[in-house]
Amino acid sequence: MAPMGRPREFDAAKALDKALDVFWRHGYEGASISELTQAMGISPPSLYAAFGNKEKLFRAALDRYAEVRRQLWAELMQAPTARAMMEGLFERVIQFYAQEGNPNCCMLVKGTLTSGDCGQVIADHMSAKRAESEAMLLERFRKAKDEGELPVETDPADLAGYFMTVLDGLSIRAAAGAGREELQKIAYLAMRGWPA
Amino acid sequence: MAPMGRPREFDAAKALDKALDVFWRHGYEGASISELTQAMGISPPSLYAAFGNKEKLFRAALDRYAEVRRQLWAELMQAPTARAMMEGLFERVIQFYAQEGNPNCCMLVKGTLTSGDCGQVIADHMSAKRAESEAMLLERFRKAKDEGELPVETDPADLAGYFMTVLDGLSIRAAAGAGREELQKIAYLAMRGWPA
DNA sequence: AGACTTATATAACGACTGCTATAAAAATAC
DNA sequence: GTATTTTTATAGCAGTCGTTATATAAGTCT
Repeated sequence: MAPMGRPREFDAAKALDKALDVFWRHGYEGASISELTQAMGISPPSLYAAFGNKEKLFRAALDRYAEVRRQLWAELMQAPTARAMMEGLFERVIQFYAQEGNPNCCMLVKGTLTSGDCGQVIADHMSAKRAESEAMLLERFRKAKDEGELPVETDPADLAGYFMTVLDGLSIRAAAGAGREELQKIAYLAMRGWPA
Repeated sequence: MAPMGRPREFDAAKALDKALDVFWRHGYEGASISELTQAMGISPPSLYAAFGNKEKLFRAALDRYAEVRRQLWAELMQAPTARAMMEGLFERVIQFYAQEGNPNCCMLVKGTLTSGDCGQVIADHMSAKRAESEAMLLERFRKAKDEGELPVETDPADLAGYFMTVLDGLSIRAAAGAGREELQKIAYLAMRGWPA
C-alpha cells in the first residue's frame, strides 16, 4: 500500500550511502550540508525531512558504516585459527586502505579525532562502534585461548587492544600516504607480537 | 635599538604557544580565528600583522610543536640501548596522553586526518614533520644494528615504521578515552615484536 | 472533481567564517 | 613640536555554515 502524499523521488538507502562516503572522507565537521546534498542528489529540505538534521544523518551513516564493517569482520572471524584470522584481517584492511579511490582511513578513527567538539552524543556513538569491533576480536581470542591456541597466561582483552591499536595506526599511516607494501611490512612485524 | 613605530604589546612566542594549544586540541579547521585570538589575548589585526594568516600561523605552531617534540625525543634517544630508548619513549608518550588537561593525542596524527581538505601545503608540512620523527627512530635503530643490538636480518626502516604506527595507534586510543594502564599494556605487547 | 497529505525546489534566515578598512594610540625621527 | 611608522581595537566586509519558511508539484482519500 502506497502511503498518502507525494512519494519521495530518491532512494533513502542509496542517499545514505552517498552521505556516508562524504562523511568518511571529510569527517563530521568537514562535511558541509551543500556537499552532502550534492552527493546525495537531493535538496536540503529533502535531507532534513528524511534524516532530521546533520547530526542524525551522521549517526545514521555511522550505523551503516558499522554494519557493513561488522558483516565483513564476521566473515573473517571464521578463519580456522585466531592467528590466520588476524593475518586475514590485516590483509583485507590494508588492501582497502591502499586501493586508489577509497577513503584511506577508518571512519571511526577519523571520527574520534574530528568529532571531539561536535557534542558528546557523537563521541559516545563513536566509542560504542569502536567497542563493538574490539569485542569481536576479544571473543575470537577468548575462543582461541579456550581451544589452546593461545597460552593460558595470555590476556585476550590486552591482545585485542593491541591489535586494534595497530589497526588504528595503520589507518593513520595510510592517510599519511603509505603504500601497500609498507603497510604489509608493518603488519608482519605486528604479528611478531603474537603470543608464543 | 628599539624599532620605530608603536611597540607590540604581546609576546609573539607566548602567543604562538597559545595558538599551538588551540590547534592541537581542535585541529586546523576546528580552530577559529576568534578562539585563537581569545586564547592568544590579542585582536585579529594583531594576529594577521604578526603571523600573516591562519595557514601561516598554523605552520608556525606546527614548527613549534615539532621543535619541542624533537628536543624531547633527542634526549630519549640517548638511552644506552635502542630497546631501553623505545620503552622510555612509550612511557613518556603515555604519561603525556594520560595526563589530565593535556591534549590526548599527537598533533601530527590529528593534523594528518583533519587537514586533508585544507590544501596540499599543510598536508606536506605535516608529512615532513612526521618523517623527521621517524628518521630519528631509524637512525637510532641503524646505530643499534651496527652495534650488534639488533640482528643483521632486521630492517631498521621497517622497525621504525612499526613503532611509529603503534605510537600513532596509541594516540588514537588515548583520544578515544583509554587510561594509562590500558595504554601501558598495549605498549608492553608492542615491545614483544622486538627482534630477538 | 475537490480536500488532504507529503515531497520538492527556491530563497532566505541568523550566526559564524577568515579577513581587513578605518581610525585612534604609542613609539621614534627630525 | 611635527611628521612618520607601527600597533591597536572597533566595526564590518563578502562568503559559508546549518537550517527553515514559502510556495508549488504529485500523489492518496472521499
